[in-house]
Amino acid sequence: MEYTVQKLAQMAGISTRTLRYYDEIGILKPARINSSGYRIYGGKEVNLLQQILFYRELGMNLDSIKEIVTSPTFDGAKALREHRESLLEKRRQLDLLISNVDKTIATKEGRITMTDQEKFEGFKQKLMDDNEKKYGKEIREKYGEDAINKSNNKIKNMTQEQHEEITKLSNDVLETLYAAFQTGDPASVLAQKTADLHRQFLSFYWDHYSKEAHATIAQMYVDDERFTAYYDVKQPGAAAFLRDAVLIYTGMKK
Amino acid sequence: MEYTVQKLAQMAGISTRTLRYYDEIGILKPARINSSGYRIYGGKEVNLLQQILFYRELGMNLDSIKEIVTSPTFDGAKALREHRESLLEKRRQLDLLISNVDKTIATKEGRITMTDQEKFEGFKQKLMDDNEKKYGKEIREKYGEDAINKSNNKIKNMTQEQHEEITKLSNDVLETLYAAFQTGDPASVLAQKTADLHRQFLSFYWDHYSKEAHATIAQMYVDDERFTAYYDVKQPGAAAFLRDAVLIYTGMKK
DNA sequence: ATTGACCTTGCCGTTACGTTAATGTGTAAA
DNA sequence: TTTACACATTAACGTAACGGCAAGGTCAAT
Repeated sequence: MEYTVQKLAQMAGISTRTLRYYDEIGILKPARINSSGYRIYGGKEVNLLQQILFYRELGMNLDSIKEIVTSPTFDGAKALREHRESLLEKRRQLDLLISNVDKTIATKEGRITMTDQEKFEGFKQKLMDDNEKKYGKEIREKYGEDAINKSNNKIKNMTQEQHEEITKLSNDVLETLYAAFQTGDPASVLAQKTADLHRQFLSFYWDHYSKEAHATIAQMYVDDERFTAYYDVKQPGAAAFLRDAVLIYTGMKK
Repeated sequence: MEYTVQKLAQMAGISTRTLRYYDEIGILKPARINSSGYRIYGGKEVNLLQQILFYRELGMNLDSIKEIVTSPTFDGAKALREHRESLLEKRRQLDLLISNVDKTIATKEGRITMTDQEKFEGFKQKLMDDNEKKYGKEIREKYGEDAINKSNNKIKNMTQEQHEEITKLSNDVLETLYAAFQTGDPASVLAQKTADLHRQFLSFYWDHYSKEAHATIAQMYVDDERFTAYYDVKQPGAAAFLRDAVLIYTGMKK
């Protein structure tokens, strides 16, 4: 397949100016120039452009990208795996930011307080991540297993605390569910309280809460006999009632 | 609390130049200027800077940010909620990119083939998202519920498919677990296969898999009697065996 | 032959700062 | 009190990665 600037630009979702610029700085040269001076790109260039855009999306500057893709020892597969890692790291960074936003919203609602320091945690984490990338190996070689153990202990401790909260929450869900079931109305305040407790419960297992997923799980409680059994154990029909409450809670039904 | 440029910059993880620039373009003016001409920032400015950095992190240009934060009708809480939404969207975009990378790696390994078009899916989605943001409301007003219903059906269908896969997976986990249990060795190939199936199972519930979380859940299977009961129903000790297999699988134990 | 959608090479403009220079300020130690 | 040094200021030029012209050549169809 051969492409002119416009064809390739359109396909890649970039401007023709960008392609000319990439030619200019020598990061992506056309396969050939035709008799009228037009740039003609081939399949090889398509792949290279894809690589370039990958790295660009990462926020990598074109100079660095150039080094990578023009390197004689360029290992495409390895670069991709590294790229993938970076993307995952970027997502972790995003997650941190999101949790920071959540925290800030909670602060606005007066539920918690944040120090001036804490207000920038999400952003500073990024810097720390960069440091980790640069010096991580050195640090690990210096301090050995110490840091790793510390981190593991932290996870252990969190798990301990979380486990207690989870146990308490799951009991609360059941208790509230049975009480709400008596009202017979999944839109009742108590039923909605149940749905909210259930959301909190799920939030321990999910990295990210979404209404759709919540509604899906609630439906699954009715479809999957294992879950139905758990909620219906004391009160037949409780699972379906919880589903209805959650569907209303998530706005999937009214 | 009062801060000089350096203090604030350090706390926020930005340069003093940035703070002066933000003063210059009128996006963040210090609370006051002291007798020596030094910029002095207060708590109000700290909050504003936090907002600004939030939006900046989003890739929003400073002009737009300025409009938002200096608007007389500026609703901080609303802005934050919108910001949260944008972050979630950005994460979805990231996920698309990651799946694109995965696909490309698979292509390199010769497992699947991608057309030139497909190679840019991840990037073009971004453009479509931008269009959606710009024209989404208009489209929805024009085409009404149609699009929404389509989307909902998609979710429903996915749920249907997913449910079948989840059911199959959870059965596979149990079967493989009991077979592996006979070997008595949580490091055995079969036990590791079980752990991998379990990972796949969890991946349906989690947006993002992490080894730590996987190990934590496995430990919980032993700590929480409800889960223990589920795995031990046919084979006492199976939950503990699964935990050990997962701990090895995740590299938390050897 | 003309139209209109392509293509080309300049070249200046923009954003969000980095960097450097030249200079003043606050305070702790000699 | 002087010295040192980290801190502050404005001014101005540099940069990355293009966007957006202008001025002109090319190609296919009418």
